[in-house]
Amino acid sequence: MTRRRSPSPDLQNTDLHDAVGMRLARHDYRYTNGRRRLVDVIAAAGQPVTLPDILVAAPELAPSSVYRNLDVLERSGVVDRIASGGDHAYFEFAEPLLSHHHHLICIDCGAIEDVRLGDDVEALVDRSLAEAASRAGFAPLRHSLDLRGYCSRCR
Amino acid sequence: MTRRRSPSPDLQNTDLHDAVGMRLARHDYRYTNGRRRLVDVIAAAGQPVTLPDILVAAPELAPSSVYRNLDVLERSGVVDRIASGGDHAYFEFAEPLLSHHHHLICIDCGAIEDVRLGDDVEALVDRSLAEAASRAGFAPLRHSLDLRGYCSRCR
DNA sequence: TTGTTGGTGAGACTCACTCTCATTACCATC
DNA sequence: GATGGTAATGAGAGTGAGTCTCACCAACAA
Repeated sequence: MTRRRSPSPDLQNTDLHDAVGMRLARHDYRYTNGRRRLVDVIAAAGQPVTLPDILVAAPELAPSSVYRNLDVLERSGVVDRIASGGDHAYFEFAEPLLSHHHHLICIDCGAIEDVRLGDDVEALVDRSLAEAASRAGFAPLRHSLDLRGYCSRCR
Repeated sequence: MTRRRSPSPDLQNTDLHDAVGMRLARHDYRYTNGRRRLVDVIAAAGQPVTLPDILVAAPELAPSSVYRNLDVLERSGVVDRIASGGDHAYFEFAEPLLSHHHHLICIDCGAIEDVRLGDDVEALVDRSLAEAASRAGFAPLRHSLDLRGYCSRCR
């Protein structure tokens, strides 16, 4: 399944760039051409991407700059890093730019696909995790719920 | 909180070794002294451990053998690898040897703590993930639910 | 004893990622 | 437009977690 998805259900590309620019500015980072290109690549992919994915889509970008800019975007809350356990980390837009969702992770090929669950499930999960966290003296920020198994190509 | 936990609520150490030995035998692996020592270290830790943790607890083990044997234990279903996103992977006993649970992951120091949720939450999560997976043609194996935030020491 | 098979451990190797540093782009002030 | 300060860039070196290789060892069967 290679269906494309816009980076957010209700953000046009100019709005996306505006939102990214504001987040960067809030952290005193500039929104340079290289960073704009990076955001375009992630948006066009429509799914979590690795560094090689990015370099294939935009060979003109220098790997060291992409690593550095992914770090900048992550610090600014634009992008989330997903540790899949495979060779490369995956990157996708962070929560406010992309609606809350979870991942189907293929343990064979490492592919990651997004899924969304019902509000009732999310609420129940949040409530019971909050209880468990408070018992452990843990200050919760966000939960991540992954389903590991075999994707349609590898099953 | 450094409370110790037995590797399973109802497994004594001899039972643990029996169970591990059976799983290894099922995959035609031997249960050697080095592997037994490794299982002892993971059991004694009572929480997910990294390779450096293991080498501190058992300096007589060769790093390359520990890596190899962790791989063998993972293939045999004795141990699960947790990709925390930090420098090192974490290892703990796999599901049948350790009851189903989830993780509180500190985004500051990387510490991982186990938590257990109610059966009703687990059932609801499983059901809605199964629905989402079947829509995507994905064959589910297991879900993992992590809560990221700050542990009691780092908050 | 001998052959076979699997395990061990030291160290070389791989490669994802980070760091360094000289250069360049941007922006504000003069 | 010139000047100076600061951030960003890109090429390449460096780092280090994890893997691979290979000579040797241990257990077992014939």
